[in-house]
Amino acid sequence: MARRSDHTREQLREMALSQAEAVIVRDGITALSMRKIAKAMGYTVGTLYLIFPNQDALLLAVNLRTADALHGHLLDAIAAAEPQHELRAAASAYIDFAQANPHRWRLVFELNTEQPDQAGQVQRRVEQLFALIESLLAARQPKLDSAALRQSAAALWAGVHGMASLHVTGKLDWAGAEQASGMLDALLDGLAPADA
Amino acid sequence: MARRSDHTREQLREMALSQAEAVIVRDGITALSMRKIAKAMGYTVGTLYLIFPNQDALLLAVNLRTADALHGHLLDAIAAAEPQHELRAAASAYIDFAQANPHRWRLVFELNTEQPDQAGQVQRRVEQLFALIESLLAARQPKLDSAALRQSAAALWAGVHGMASLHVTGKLDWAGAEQASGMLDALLDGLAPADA
DNA sequence: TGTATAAATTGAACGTTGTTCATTTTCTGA
DNA sequence: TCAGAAAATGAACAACGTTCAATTTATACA
Repeated sequence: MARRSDHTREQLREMALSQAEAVIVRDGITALSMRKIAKAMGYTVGTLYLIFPNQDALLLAVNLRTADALHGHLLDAIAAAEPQHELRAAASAYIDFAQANPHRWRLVFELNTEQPDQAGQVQRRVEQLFALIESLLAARQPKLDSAALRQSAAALWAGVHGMASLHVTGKLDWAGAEQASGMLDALLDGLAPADA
Repeated sequence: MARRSDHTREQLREMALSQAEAVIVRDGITALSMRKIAKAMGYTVGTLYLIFPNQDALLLAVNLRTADALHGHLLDAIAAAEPQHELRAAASAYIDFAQANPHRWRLVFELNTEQPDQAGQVQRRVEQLFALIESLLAARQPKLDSAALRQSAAALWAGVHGMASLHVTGKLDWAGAEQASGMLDALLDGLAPADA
């Protein structure tokens, strides 16, 4: 074995992350192991530790990619929406993403780690998401001062996130799209009425 | 060793659960192990498996107690509040509980298990929480029909839960009680105005 | 009181996990 | 060609959840 230049470090990293994602998507985090990832890459465990200092760092890297994908999903949805429906589109996209990628999405919010540097990167992306919601709300409600805006945006985001979270963990079911839609309407009508 | 009647099965169960809770409260779920629980009880691993079929069932039992404690905490808060502030008191108590018991609270919503019977019991308690919110909202907004009520209650609960969840996982910080209070106000004013 | 039977408890054993690192294999450049 | 560096391996370790034959203790009957 041991072909020194079969893959660059960057390629190994990419392979590790995508194989980890594949396992997580298919069977969830509990089914993931360092050995399984290495095997799927065609390498041995030891090699994984040349790329990532530990499993935590690997999962954090997976989370960075998930957070970026979520962010991109929101941007796409916003771009495709008419101006007056941007906020609604973003909220809907957030829930869609969670529903479509439950295991990866949960990992972003449920992984608790002790490595401040990498965790900070995830944190920064989450803050970007929040800033995005806040800017959409600001555009819709120019009268609000910045403190009120932050509070409304936080309440709004918490609501959307809570729906996604409760649904994905099986704590709040809804039957059919129109029920989810109704919940979102209630939230958005209450917190971001169209004309304010 | 092996004193047959040192403790009844029920006592053993109680000891196991409270020791498990103690570990979870102190160091989180990742620090918990069956051997550690057994040691804290003054018994051996094997004994734990006479009481619980597996770790999952034990954690589910811990979650049942946590859910009951949360429910009780809400009832207390509601009982202590004036009628027009009951909903607000319940929401605040929900967040308080999560903040005061982060590890136990997270376990309730993050544990994913494969044993439908016990999981159903947790589910039932979560539904009780939801019904409680819904009844408070119904009292405040008698005009709403039942479909609109369900949607508003779901949006409201999702919002409160989302605040608690994001805060406890370090994704949404707030400095000082008045900021949390402002977020809650935004949510409640929007979804459950006092006079409707 | 003595003893057989049942109940309670143990702890060694198994497979799997994350992690480490001495050893081996492969490449490179002089 | 071959010595040194780089890359990759896989055995080893401690800890995990789980099982279950073996041991210890209590009970019931003579």
